[in-house]
Amino acid sequence: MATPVTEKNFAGRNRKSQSEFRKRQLIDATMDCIDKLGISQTTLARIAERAGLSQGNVVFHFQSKEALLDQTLRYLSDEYLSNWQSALAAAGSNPLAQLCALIEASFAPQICNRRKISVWFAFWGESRSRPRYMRVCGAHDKAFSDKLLALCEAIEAQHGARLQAATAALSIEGMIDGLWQNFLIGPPGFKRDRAIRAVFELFDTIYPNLRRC
Amino acid sequence: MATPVTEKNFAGRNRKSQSEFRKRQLIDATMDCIDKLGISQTTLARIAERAGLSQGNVVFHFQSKEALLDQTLRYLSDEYLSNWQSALAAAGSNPLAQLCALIEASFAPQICNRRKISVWFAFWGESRSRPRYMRVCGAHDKAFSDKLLALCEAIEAQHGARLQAATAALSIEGMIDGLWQNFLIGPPGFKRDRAIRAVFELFDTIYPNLRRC
DNA sequence: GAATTATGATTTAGGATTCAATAATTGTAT
DNA sequence: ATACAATTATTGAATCCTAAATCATAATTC
Repeated sequence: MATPVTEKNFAGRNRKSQSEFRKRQLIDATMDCIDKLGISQTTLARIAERAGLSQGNVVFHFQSKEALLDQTLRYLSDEYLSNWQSALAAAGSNPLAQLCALIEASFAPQICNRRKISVWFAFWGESRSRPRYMRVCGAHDKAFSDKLLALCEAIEAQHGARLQAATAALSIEGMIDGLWQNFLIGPPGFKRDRAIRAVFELFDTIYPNLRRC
Repeated sequence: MATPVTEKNFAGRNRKSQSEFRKRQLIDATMDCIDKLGISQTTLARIAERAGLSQGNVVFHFQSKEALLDQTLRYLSDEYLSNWQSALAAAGSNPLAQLCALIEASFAPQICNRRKISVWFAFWGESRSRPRYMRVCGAHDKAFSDKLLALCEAIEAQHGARLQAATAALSIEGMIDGLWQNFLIGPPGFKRDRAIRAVFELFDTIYPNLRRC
């Protein structure tokens, strides 16, 4: 915190990256606030304070609070998307390996932690009243669901399954989402490893004898 | 709305039930607001307007906005609790029937609809910042989880299972929670029947050949 | 020296809470 | 029953507070 502007500790050196750095910093502070204070008590003053900047500067970079919140959600959403998509790309072309990669990626520490999940829930809670939020959330979710369904269909076609693809996809995705919720409102001791293991046990039940990677 | 006090259209006749009626009415208006406007734009003025009462009257019945929100969450939570507990009581003593009842109850229209789910998410989004919310949410959730686990253990002991009880309970509960989320941010066409069917298909996969009720 | 980045005080709006005044209901004494 | 007091509901305006947005000003980078 309290990062003076004059110091040369920015990402790059030129102004464009300096501005990017500030925006990132403010988005981070916004997530901190939403997590710690809830969206109803997240104010520009508190965001500014947490970022160690002035209130006016926040408006300078984002024009309005509304825009800052939009960008924060977009940041979260992009991070989520690129997380599973890069995991998918790294997994090769085997549907089985891809599905495993997708499951594991869903619980990556970078995206699956109390702080980020708390922010997701805050936005979801507001989504009915703000179509823009809904659109952003809906888009990322649909891409993920579609991919998951395609993989379940491919695996079923190749190896068979105890559950038809549509239901398998629904149950796997549902379980992932439900476990995410556990991190936020479940018992404090709940760990990522436990979650991943549980989903893979479901996986093994749906697709028996397909050794997972 | 705009229900004049003088009319005799209250639940009972005496003041106690009149007061109860008003509180319920205001809690309802609060849920409407949270659903339609989000918790960050839910104000006493708007709640009062929606209920057809004056702003001062809201404070008279609930002392403060904070207390009103508390009571709203408690109302939701109680409704949720009594919903699954009465379904359980109606299902008899057979663990299998009880588990089926629990699953179906989770998607009862009274508690599983976009409006109520939206309000749940709003509170969950604020839960990190308000220990009181967390306690209320946590309590209801724990009772449900515990019961679910106990049932899975009983069924496993009696009939066997493809998934160990702890994981089975986690996956069933996870799937229920995840499907709830679908109603809020998933595709608009998602229906309760589809959700129930999906969970029962998972059920059949975990507990094969146990014809469901 | 011009454009950009930053500040903090000021303005403006809106929202929670308080309050005085009034109406309705209930309780009590006659 | 009837009048009268006490309690409970209800209102709308006043108050106090907080928060977003604006702006004049300054610092910095190029």
